[in-house]
Amino acid sequence: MKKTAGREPAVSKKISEKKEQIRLHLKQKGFKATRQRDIIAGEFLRSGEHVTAEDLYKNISRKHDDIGFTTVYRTLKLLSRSGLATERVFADQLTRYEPISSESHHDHLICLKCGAITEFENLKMERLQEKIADEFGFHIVTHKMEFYGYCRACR
Amino acid sequence: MKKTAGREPAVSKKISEKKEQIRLHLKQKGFKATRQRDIIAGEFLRSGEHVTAEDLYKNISRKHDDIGFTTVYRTLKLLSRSGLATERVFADQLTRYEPISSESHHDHLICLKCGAITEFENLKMERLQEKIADEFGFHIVTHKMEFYGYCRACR
DNA sequence: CATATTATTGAAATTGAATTTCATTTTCTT
DNA sequence: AAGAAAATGAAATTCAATTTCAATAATATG
Ligand SMILES: [Mn+2]
Ligand SMILES: [Mn+2]
Ligand SMILES: [Zn+2]
Ligand SMILES: [Zn+2]
Repeated sequence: MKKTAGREPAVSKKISEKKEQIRLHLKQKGFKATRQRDIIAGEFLRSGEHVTAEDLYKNISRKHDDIGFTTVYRTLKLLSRSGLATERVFADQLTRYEPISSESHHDHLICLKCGAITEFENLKMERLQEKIADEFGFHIVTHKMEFYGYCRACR
Repeated sequence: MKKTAGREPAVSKKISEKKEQIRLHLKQKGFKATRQRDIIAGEFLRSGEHVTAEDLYKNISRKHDDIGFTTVYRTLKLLSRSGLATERVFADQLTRYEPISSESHHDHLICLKCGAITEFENLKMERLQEKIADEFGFHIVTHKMEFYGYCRACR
């Protein structure tokens, strides 16, 4: 008995909402809804975060050996353009994607030993950044802040 | 009359000190002092900051068409290993090098329109970063912080 | 439902920066 | 001066990212 009786878990709900958002974006831009896009978006939205196109491709191709890397790659780009994913490049220079969650902005702590990526959000920090930029007459559009070091488990 | 009579300007002094530092590093590691390394290091140390290997190669090859790109590339790596340069990768994903100045650490404001790179240092920020990391039991080794937006001239 | 139109797919090719290879040259040591 | 070891530079290689293109699938229209 694997099927969930009664109401769906919160995660599934969010995923269907997001899939709806993709469909809207596609229709609006004159693009098409395809089986591949559905599968890829579904797997991505439910996947662990910070995946590379390669990562996701490997996961998906286990079950769907007819879906090619290029389509996974292009779908991740599409999700980014649709406002459902962000591209991130950390020190290893690989492009990673993460679903955009309602909890908008966050930055990252990256462990040099185990590779764990921890997310954080700090309002004081964001304010201080604005203040610094102001001093230079600089208007911030985006920022990148990453800490590299050793996580609790690794140090 | 281009030659400076009397004492040398501060910049030149620093450069000769740095060149001495390279020579020490080379000898210590059993490496050799070459004409190319001398020219490349000299040009780099006196160059504008945040240059790519390609940038520096183009500058140098105007006067020295016998110095190849590979050697420029390798010398920048060598300078980095010797503690005289740092590698930086901004949003365009190109590896840039900057001389390490006595004023150690700084972060960057990068203009999305004109590409200007402004440096800043903020002690309060650094302290806050440590504080945030502490909350996660994380020990910071390095960090990356960049603001992307519009500089005073461009906005 | 058939067909036309247009976008999508996926394998393969291309790009471009970074890095390595290797034959030749240069430096440094005896 | 001769030998040992490292450096040089052109060319080759790597590898993720991106593009190309012929075949296929999705939608719109009648
Ligand atoms: Mn994240
Ligand atoms: Mn700098
Ligand atoms: Zn760790
Ligand atoms: Zn500007």
